[in-house]
Amino acid sequence: MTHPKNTQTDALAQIKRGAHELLIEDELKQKLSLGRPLRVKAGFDPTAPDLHLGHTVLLNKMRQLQDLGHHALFLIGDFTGMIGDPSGKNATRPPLSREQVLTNAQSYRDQVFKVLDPEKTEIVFNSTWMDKFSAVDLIKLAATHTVAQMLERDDFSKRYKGNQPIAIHEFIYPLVQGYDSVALKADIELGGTDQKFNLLMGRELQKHNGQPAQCVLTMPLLEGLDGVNKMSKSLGNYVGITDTPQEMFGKLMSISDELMWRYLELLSFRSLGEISGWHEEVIAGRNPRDIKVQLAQEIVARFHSQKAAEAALVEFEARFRQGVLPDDMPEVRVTAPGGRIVVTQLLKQAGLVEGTSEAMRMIQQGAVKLDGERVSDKNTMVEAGKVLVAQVGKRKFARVTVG
RNA sequence: GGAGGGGUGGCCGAGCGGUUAAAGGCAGCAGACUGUAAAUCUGCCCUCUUAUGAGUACGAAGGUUCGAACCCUUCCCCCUCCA
Repeated sequence: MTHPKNTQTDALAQIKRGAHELLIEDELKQKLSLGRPLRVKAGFDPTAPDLHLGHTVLLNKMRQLQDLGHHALFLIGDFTGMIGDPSGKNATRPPLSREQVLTNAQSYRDQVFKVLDPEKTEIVFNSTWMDKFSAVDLIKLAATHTVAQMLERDDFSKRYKGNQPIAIHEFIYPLVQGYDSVALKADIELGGTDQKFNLLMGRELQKHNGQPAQCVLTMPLLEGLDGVNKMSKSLGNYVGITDTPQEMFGKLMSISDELMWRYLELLSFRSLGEISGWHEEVIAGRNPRDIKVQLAQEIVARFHSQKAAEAALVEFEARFRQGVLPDDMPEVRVTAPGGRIVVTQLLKQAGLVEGTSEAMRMIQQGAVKLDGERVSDKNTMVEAGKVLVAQVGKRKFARVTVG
């Protein structure tokens, strides 16, 4: 982690590094000169406490602010979670129970403190103040903005122009998120670039309530493993921070060369100078894979340990360069009712394929191996009592006991 | 409230009475080639305890037909314009 420098200019430069946009720079300078820890707000969804590297872009920045002496407000949007950030896809969601919210919050703690400093982090829930909101309060809040203003939001305007439905309650989301800044007296709010509208809403509402407006710092959205869509769990293109060292390493090694630079920029703590040096080396002929190894190791070390990172590399090389089987494959037991079992069912029971149909397809395509032997006949039987290594494709393995 | 348009497989999008499990594209998966990269080529791509078989499927429910995603009725949902 970076160490705080005392001069304000340095602080500002650090804050801006990697950021997409800072609004308004002069205001931030002023806030920094107040000489007190600033209240740094960032909001998170109450569901899906499975953080991935995409989220850490923001968390890294938060941590950096903490290292500069500021106070982090980790906001869990359990009230706004009922609405779901407008995207057209998620309609109103059922409220989570108090217990679920607390469970999820704990899960956040477990994950987030791998990056954030617990001493300088306050976890807050927006239901704390929103549950006390009356219908009148809500109408007053809604009265602060016009439909035309709402339609300025990129997402809304796109849907409006594209004849896609926009539900009225979706307008409430940005309003409440903005109000959260009022409730928290936030000095600065962090968010993804897609959050700009909501973040600015916070400024508006703070001014409306006689508070100094928060500064807004947007961070770029990290592309997922596909290099195209933003990293998200639902798209399956993510690296979870609770992934095993092997998974993490493997996923990072599979990204495209182009994407690797992006990841280095947003996820690595290495200096920009070092990264651009690598870039030149690659142009001069160095194999980009070597750089990717550096990246993968740094990330694994951050969320696991240096040792785990080294082990992941060793295994990776063994597995893919020398074709050695992984030594951490899941052990599964499969039942053979008639004393023997067909491969298709074996694979299905072992969880290596989704269903019988997929098993058949995989066999047909030559993707299935039992103890290293390619299986070409889908009617191949395996006797009970056997223990063997089943493999589907290059990445799925299991040590199967037929019982 | 009135008029019109529309709801097809993960997404986009053809089909408008019978070789339609449903063209084509995208995404995805597998194989080859590699650096588990990209690009490229090939194949797969609803499900099923074992498949030249069965069952589901074109917003929902009924109906007309030997036969419907395609025709009719009702309902649900979305969009546009008018009020």
